[in-house]
Amino acid sequence: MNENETILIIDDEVQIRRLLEITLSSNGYKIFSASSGHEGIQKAVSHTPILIILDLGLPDADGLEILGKLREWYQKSIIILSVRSSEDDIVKALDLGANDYLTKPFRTGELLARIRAAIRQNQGTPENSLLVFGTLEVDLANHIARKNNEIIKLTSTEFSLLALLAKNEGRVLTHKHILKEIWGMGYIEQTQYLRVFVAQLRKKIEDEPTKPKLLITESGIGYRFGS
Amino acid sequence: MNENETILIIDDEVQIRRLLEITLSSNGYKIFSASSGHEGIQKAVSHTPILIILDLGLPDADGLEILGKLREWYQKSIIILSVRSSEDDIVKALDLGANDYLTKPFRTGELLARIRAAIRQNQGTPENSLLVFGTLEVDLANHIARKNNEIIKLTSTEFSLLALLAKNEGRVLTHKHILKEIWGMGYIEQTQYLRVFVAQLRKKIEDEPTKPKLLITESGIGYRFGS
DNA sequence: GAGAAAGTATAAAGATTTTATAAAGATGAA
DNA sequence: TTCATCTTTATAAAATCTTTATACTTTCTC
Repeated sequence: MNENETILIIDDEVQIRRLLEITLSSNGYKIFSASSGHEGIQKAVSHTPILIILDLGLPDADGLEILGKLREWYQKSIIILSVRSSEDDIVKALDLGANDYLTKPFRTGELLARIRAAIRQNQGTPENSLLVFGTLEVDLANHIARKNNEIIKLTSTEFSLLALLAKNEGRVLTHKHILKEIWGMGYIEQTQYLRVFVAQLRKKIEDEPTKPKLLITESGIGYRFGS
Repeated sequence: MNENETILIIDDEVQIRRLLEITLSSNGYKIFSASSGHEGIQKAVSHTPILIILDLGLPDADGLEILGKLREWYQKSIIILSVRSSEDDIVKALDLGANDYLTKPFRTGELLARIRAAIRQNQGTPENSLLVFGTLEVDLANHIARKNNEIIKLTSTEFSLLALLAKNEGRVLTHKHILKEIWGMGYIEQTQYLRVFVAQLRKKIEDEPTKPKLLITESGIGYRFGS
């Protein structure tokens, strides 16, 4: 019934993986699993699951870190499954973009219901880690941008700005919104920053930086990307 | 900061309502509350909250029933807050369309984080903010106007004016009203401004700017948009 | 309906604000 | 230190707003 509903499990405990694989499979989901954070990110990129179940206690990296990296591009539901039950952990995970948080040991029926609820919620969320605009490619998961198939050298701030704009293709983003997202609340008035970075970005991504086709100025408001 | 983020609390226990009202208010949400299921549904209709917190133990009806009725039309997040902690209750509620389920007693910080997570998820739910008038489209959310599917270049004032008129399709807006809305109180007498901007706008949105079909003059009164 | 008065449209010039860009100085990591 | 990046400053260019002038249209009065 749930033929193309792929779920990715990121957990280092074999028993948990087994249990989940069996339970979820028998409920019609297609399962992939990873035993470390980085394997998890790779599999998320390659299989684009409809939902990710993430354990916080991973061997190679902090689970919250992995969550943050996933959320840079992955917009569908992520359910945290963890032994940690402190309020602090829960709040941090939810604020980093987790959709739900369940503590181990968990009740199978509840997990399944929460999975159904989480999947139900992000219907119509098209997501992709690779955004393409003509000859420009923005690879969100790998933090890489290409122009005519060649990697463009971008600083991390430049990439964040490009990613933010690209993710919001066709939408006008105000100066304040961009400044808040990239630099944080304290920089909301630093419009000149933004201008400097926009100019630099245009030099790198536009065919004719003086006549931008991708990164469009909306005078008095902000900037808009593409179409 | 969350000025127009209205939350509805449906719970019959006064203490819980009080606690939630105080906690959520101080976090910047606007709160309405109801002590029975039917009152809750009424208030949900009249205030269209961004999120509903629903208790399952209500005096007049079963909470699950209320949940079902709400879900017939209410598409935003509903968080269940209940003393019932059986797996059966949780599964039923989630499958009836609840987004999250928290058992009493709850931790305030966790509730707040789950509220933030739930609200965050509805952000992708596109509001109906696309106004269409023949070949003209006004996309309020994305701050863009199109004519024959091509983006029209509008200054921010021009867009504000267009948006105001378009939102009030078929209604005559007086000069003073428009001036107050777009430029502010101090400009109420500057009727000539308005004429200049109306002319510019017509050049951009009308097929024949000299014979306007969309932006109609009501001589001596103001302007009217469409039909 | 003619003529006057009031209201409206539009172009264009001038003033102001906003934006683009280079480049110099500051910061911080290797 | 050196290098890459971030931050600040300065200034030219572009876009937008505001004002002015004039022609046109509607409404009102007789």
